[in-house]
Amino acid sequence: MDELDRTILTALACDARISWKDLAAGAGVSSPTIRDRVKRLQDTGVIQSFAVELSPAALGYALEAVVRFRPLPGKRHVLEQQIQDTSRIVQCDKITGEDGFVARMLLKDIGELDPLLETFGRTATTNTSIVKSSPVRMRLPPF
Amino acid sequence: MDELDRTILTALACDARISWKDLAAGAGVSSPTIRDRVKRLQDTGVIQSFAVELSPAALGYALEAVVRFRPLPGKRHVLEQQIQDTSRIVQCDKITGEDGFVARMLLKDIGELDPLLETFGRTATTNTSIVKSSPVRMRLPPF
DNA sequence: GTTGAAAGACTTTAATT
DNA sequence: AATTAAAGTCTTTCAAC
Repeated sequence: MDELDRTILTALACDARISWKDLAAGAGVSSPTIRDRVKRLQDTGVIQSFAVELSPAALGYALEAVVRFRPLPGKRHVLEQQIQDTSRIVQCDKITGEDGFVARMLLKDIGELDPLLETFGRTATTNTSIVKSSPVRMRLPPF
Repeated sequence: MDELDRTILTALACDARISWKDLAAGAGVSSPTIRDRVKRLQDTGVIQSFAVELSPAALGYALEAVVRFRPLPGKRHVLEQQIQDTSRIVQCDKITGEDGFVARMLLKDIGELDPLLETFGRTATTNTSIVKSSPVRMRLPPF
């Protein structure tokens, strides 16, 4: 990880589909160099993937909720599976503490909340917060 | 949003740098069609960006924490600003309920936790959980 | 809205420093 | 590890359906 790698990652963070040629021009090196560096960043695992970011709102998900799940006795594994099988849950971490899982859930409207939570009624108790805004809407690790 | 759009988004979700030509071959249409559809998905806001996903671990961040922040009286705005200014916080939502913010924080090691939290000592009380695993490590909204 | 074909642009390879 | 140049491949434009 040198200055050139950081320049490359910065450019890719803005537009992951930028051409090697444009990236090369911006960084002041040749395109084969860019290509080699990117390949190396992928091989070393720094770059995990080139992803597309979709807008939940544009797809009709007007609301996001943060839900903490506390598994009922003996239901820890079942809960984890059910969370993975719930496509409206787009992110979930297993965490230390009383609550076993914290998840991000997408909703078309507030009327969807209760039915969705009730599907977890036999596996967990839940604590739900509605997302009012996202002061930091996903950024890259410092590099 | 028809079947072709969904095919395109699915392919881009796997590899956002796939060529229009390969995408076209997979979808059974021509490359200009793919190009037009992607442009339209961007113009309508469904595609927010083409992003690169980095591995926190590969960059030396061995730990992730989920931190809930409860602002001290009158410190709500200051807290929000401080959160945005903290580069180790890579995601943060302002939520309903007693805790005003929930954030994801990157740490090189556990020794970094206390010093980092103490920088918030005058603006908020905090409740921290360590991420043990990520059953759902970020996926796209259903489409 | 989609296609095919041609011109132009980009990527990749391989030889070189 | 980086560069140049050439061959190969992809993208874009545009006339046509």
